[in-house]
Amino acid sequence: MPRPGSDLGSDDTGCPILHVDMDAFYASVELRERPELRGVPVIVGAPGARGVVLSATYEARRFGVHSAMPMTRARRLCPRAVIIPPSRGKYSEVSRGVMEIFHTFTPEVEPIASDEAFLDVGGARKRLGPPAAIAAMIRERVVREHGITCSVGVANSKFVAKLASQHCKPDGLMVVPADRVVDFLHPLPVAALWGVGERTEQSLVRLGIKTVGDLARVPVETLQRDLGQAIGAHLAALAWGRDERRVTPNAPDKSIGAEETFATDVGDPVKIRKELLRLSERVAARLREGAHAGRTVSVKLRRADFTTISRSRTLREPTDVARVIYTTACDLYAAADLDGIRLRLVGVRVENLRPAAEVTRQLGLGERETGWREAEQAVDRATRRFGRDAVLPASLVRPSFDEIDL
DNA sequence: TCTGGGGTCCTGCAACGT
DNA sequence: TCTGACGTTGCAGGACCC
Repeated sequence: MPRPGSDLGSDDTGCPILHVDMDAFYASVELRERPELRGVPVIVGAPGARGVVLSATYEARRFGVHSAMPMTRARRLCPRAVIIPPSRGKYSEVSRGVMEIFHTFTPEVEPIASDEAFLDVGGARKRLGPPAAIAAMIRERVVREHGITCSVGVANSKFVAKLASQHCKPDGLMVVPADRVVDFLHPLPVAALWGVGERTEQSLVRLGIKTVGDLARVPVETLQRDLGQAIGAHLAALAWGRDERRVTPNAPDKSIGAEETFATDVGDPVKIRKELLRLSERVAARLREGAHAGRTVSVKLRRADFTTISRSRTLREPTDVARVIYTTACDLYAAADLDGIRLRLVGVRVENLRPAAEVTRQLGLGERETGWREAEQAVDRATRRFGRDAVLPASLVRPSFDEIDL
């Protein structure tokens, strides 16, 4: 059956950008090991009361299930769906393998999630052929080597390539010729645009804007007045297919964080600080693993009613030390004056990242040196050798002293 | 209906230095 | 010395993405 938009033709001249997107990634990975579930609605998501859908097969989507939907709702919509708890390690492994395939075609690969990436194949044309042919080869190799399908959009910009891959899902390939971009874009609903979520869509609908074509006809000043300078200008450009963003491999990390939703809301400050410690340890380990240090520590605190506050503090020196992150996080929690308020989520994030090597050089000039950094690096070595829980702060070892009934 | 966890980016405001 | 304009930085909140 021809897909909508398939009458655009297949001229890929001037279309060096590919957007490759795995189809129902987590669910597809699970189905490789459980082929008996093919054709059955399958949902990947944490089975607990507070989980959301991470991925759903197209059979489940037919019942209205989609990712990010609360699991309770998904189960109600599709009671006979098979629920599979996520195993992230497995997905990372497949993701690495798929990204390696992309790199055999071009070094210009920009991963944007574990299951999708932009590729600029402009430089590979002589060696491998036109972009659409490269896209077909990539699709064939992903299926052959990993047993999952993907969809590929081919266009002259990132944003149109991305829309094209969404348009031809699942297991499709779509070229949007450079001279047909506007024909492709204008009939689409405005929510299809990258950057238009629920709120912005509501604002646009209030202005009588339903399609990308409607948006294109609105003066940019009007959009900027109603949506803000940056977003207004950005959407006005996208509506005419103008997107100058290049494919940028190796974009540096800007922040690293960790957060956790409690199984039930927690009001006890001792338990909350213990969680802050666990999260600080996790964040610091990831900072050191990536050779990063960061200057700004922020905490996120979500109350039982889902209202969220964040507090941050910028330190004099960048850090990758859990002890420093933890004490700052505790100060911020104390300053937020939430003692006894029940929280459903706490998070710790470190921003303003820079290479750790710069920081250690600065410390080497004789500034303060606490010894925590060396201690935590020793823990990193033990963890690499003996596993994740080999060494833990005493307060995180269960049962902790204050929980033992003496 | 009842909302995870990892991020990026934008906006508005206040404080501060020049 | 005081004051206003302006740019920068820090902070908080929120929208959005996968």
